[in-house]
Amino acid sequence: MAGRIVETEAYPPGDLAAHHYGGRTQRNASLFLPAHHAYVYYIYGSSFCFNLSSEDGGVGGGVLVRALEPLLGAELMCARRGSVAARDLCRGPGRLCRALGIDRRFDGIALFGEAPLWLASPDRARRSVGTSRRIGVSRASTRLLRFYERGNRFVSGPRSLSPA
DNA sequence: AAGAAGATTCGCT
DNA sequence: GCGAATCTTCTTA
Repeated sequence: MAGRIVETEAYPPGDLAAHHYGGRTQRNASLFLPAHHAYVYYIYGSSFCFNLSSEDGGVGGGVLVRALEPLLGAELMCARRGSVAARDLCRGPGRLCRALGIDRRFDGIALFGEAPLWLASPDRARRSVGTSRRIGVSRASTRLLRFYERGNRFVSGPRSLSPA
């Protein structure tokens, strides 16, 4: 399976809303790995969320992947997700993990090495990227740290600038 | 050992 | 749009 990342949220060093704020614990240890390792956590008794570590080793920081545009293996994603619209397969952080079969077993793996999960070379196409507040976050809620491709139908939440 | 909060999703109105 | 479901992890006693 493959998908293009079309929506993310940043949780940089020192961010009050981040899981790494307050220091390293058993759960968030992967956020302190060097950039491009996986941090996967379970939330609300129902969903996994997939993040990339983003800083140097020992420094807490990460990026939540909130939505993918499915590129390959949509049939397998459907098999995992059940009967949902194609548009909803990977629209949302928990949904994309369900579609790809990502769970805590993936926590801590390097995303630049061999399978089972990795990042491909960057897509250098010119695209319009919008920003907004992060979704579902109560602390540091005014920071504009959500990034999404404008107009892309696979984005969860707002897909363009809100009026006023 | 117990309690509270949480980077969500789904179904119903 | 609103609220319940559901359980892991961390904090406090």
